[in-house]
Amino acid sequence: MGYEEEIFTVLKTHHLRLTKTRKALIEVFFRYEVPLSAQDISRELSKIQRAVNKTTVYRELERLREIGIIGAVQLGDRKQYYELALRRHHHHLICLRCAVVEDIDMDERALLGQEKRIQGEKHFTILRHSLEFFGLCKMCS
Amino acid sequence: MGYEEEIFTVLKTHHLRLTKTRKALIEVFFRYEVPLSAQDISRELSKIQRAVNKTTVYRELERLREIGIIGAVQLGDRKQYYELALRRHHHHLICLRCAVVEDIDMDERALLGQEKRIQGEKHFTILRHSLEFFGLCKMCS
DNA sequence: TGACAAACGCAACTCAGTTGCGTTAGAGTA
DNA sequence: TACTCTAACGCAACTGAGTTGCGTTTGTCA
Repeated sequence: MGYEEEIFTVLKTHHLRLTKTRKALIEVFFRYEVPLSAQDISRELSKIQRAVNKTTVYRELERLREIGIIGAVQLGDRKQYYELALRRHHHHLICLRCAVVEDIDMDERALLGQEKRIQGEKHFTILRHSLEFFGLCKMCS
Repeated sequence: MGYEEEIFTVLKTHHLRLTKTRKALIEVFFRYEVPLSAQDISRELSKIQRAVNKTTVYRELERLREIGIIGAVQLGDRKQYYELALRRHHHHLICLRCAVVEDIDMDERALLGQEKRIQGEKHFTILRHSLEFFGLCKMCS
């Protein structure tokens, strides 16, 4: 079963309908590998003649986040970004000059060890972490 | 030379005046160890009978950030938070239920090693990173 | 194919932060 | 101490991201 089929199964188990808008919105996430804002989604849907109201975009993003299809990412500006959650856990490089975002994979064994230590010492249950690197990309530095 | 004197020296080298508002605002950061939003600052200044216009708060926070006295922190909501930059580099535990924020120190040697590797592989100059842990605090879990 | 709830659009709103512009007040100089 | 220059400040109006209420449309299942 491919990713798309898997997602449509998840939708069904949450009693979410397979509307054209929802399908098109999820497909936008498959077409782009970088985190997308509500504005990005709106723009892309308009491009393919499937323009939707911004309320719908915000509500849909929140619903898809709730059931775990997409995850929220902060990239240092005032917008909320989202990306497919089923992708391998990764982090981001964000260029402070041109704002380009690149994914990076990391060996997280040391980080997970630290999490374990913190949970014990602080009695804090860590559910997730966010790790972003800010600096200058190849072109801007 | 104590921290406060050091800051006032930094202000002088940037030709920034030592107004009552600026002094009071910086003192708020010294009184609280947690990251503060513009609203937090406004509220605290009002409490001590030094209420200032919100435009002034935003402009002042940006100026202090520019000259490196405070640093910006994202805590997962729509607000921008700031904390004294001269404090030892640290990270945050953020409770997803009650929103309490706690500082944590970490052994970052492994993380710095990864940064070095990324810089080499991706030709990206890393200037800073942000690492936040989200979960449930002692009281909420 | 009818009914019911999910999905949707629209307009008005909230909230954090910004801009333009005129006034006030530190701080160096005479 | 008074003068001057400009940083600092306040106010009102604005922007941009995201939210809410409510009425209408549309999938889905019996």
